[in-house]
Amino acid sequence: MNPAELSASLLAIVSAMLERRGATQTLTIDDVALERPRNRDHGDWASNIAMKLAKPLGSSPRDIAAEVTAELESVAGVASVSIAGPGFINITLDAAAAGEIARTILDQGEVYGRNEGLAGQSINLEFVSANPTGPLHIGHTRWAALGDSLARVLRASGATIATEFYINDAGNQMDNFGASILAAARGLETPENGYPGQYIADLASRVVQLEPNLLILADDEALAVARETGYRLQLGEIQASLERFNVHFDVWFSERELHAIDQATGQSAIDSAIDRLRVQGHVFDADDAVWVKTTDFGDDKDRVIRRGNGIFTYFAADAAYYLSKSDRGYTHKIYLLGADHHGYVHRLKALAGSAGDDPERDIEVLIGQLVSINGARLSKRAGNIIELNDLQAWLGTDALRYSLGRYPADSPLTLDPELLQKRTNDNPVFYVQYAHARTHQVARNAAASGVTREVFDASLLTHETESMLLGILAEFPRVVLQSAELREPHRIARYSEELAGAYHRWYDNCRVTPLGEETVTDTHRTRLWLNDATGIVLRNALGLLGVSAPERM
RNA sequence: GCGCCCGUAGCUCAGCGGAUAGAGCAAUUGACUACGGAUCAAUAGGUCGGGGGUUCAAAUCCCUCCGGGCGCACCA
Repeated sequence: MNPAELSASLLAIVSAMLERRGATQTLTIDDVALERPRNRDHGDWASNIAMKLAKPLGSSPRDIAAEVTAELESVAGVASVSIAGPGFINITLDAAAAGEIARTILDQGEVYGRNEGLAGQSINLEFVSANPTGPLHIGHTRWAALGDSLARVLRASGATIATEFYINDAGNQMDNFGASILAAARGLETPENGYPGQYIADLASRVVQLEPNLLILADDEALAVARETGYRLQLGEIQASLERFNVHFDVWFSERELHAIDQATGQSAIDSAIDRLRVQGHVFDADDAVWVKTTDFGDDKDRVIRRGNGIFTYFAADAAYYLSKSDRGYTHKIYLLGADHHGYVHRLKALAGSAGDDPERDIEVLIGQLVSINGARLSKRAGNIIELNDLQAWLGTDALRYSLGRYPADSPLTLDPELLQKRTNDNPVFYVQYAHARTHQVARNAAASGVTREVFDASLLTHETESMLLGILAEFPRVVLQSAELREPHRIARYSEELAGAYHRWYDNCRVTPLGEETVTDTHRTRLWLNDATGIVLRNALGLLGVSAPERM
């Protein structure tokens, strides 16, 4: 008996009651979703359906609850039902029914937690998308951790998903980047609007090594070589950093593709994007420029897409890029952006609308708050920019991914770099990983003591800490789906901490291996199932966060 | 000025309109000749920024004020 099955039983009972009372409304499984009561004395699962139906049915919540309770009590696996407070229906399962989840988990293994809640959706998830003109810093790192975990959670919920990194490799900043490298190679000062920093000097020497001619080429040619070679090297650095961080992108999309002229049509993707928006009736000409009427979709002013001098704005590439995603078959386009880009939300939504898509359904822009260091915002001037590579060296991938992944994106995050460098155990990731390692230690000890899994009798799992642990294990698939639906992968981290805590408390109270001369009983054997099931769920949860699950620490 | 996000324990932060608001860290006190003490048990710590409103029920939804972050380009 898992919560989904119990919900289904409850739904049938409540629906029948509605029919008896002649009510016209119908309920879905979501209306009867069960929650785990905060207080253990309230049972294993609780429903607030009686209170929700009180008004439409015109009777008191407790009366409705009583009617439902009478039938719930006869459901197989339900030990007792009680009504509490304003009308909560509290359900306690018998131990055997509750314990079945351990068998289910061992049967399903690494698949346990996956669900089909988002089946049929084809999602493009874009995140990080840093300029290839410098290393990734802590801000990018947060989106990398969250975006990658979100992708895993969406995939686990049945969605087809592609993660995508948009490379801003067109435009002025690439020339500034190239000029900075060239100046460094020539031993000159950083040019105006150039990029400062040691990494430019490092890139310059690598470029010179690869292209020894650089220093004798004419300016134009040298600039191109510095820019292109530097670009290739820097992008390689970014890709390597992300791979080390366990973050994978399915598509690396170059902005240059959008500017490239198709030989057959004589048009670029941007040209045809503007044409397509124009056909939809959202493009107009004014003051020598070409505009998109984004105010039709909630923007506070219309946006220029092509300047009077014929040069496209950045917005034009955005338009072509959005259409590219649609053309490639993605029904949902999710953008994960930093708060410093939230001004783009309206115009991105307007693009979807202008293209004939539904701005509410087809495009989602998730805005993440910026990371601050000891309360100060990050800036080059303040000298407190921290690179992904440094963070990784201090903390390691697991601790870094976990500490960035356990907070919701819209929560402002303050980090203390001194604390990060200490690598202390106050990071909850160690608590969770230790719980996982402990499940394996227990399994090793069990094997050594002759405790096997040849018997599973769930009715023996009667200790208070066992029913608590079973309840949490049973919730995992729903937590995964909820994380996917709400786009909140941090829920997986919070869940794994709760599970680890319940496991540690169980471990303290219930032995898997017998003491001394005691004989092995079915209780020991059955507990080994529970132990192993917990290990599987911890590993699956950590996997969704891109964090390893060590068997020893 | 306008817009978006945030304000919860000393600190960092959880908390899909539900029961007595939680966790970790920090503090105090206990538990190893018992599967690994990277653990567990217990104590202490709160006007959920202030004020209105909706609701059987508000930290959660609405309005307003105060505080903080970030944006308001024919830049990328």
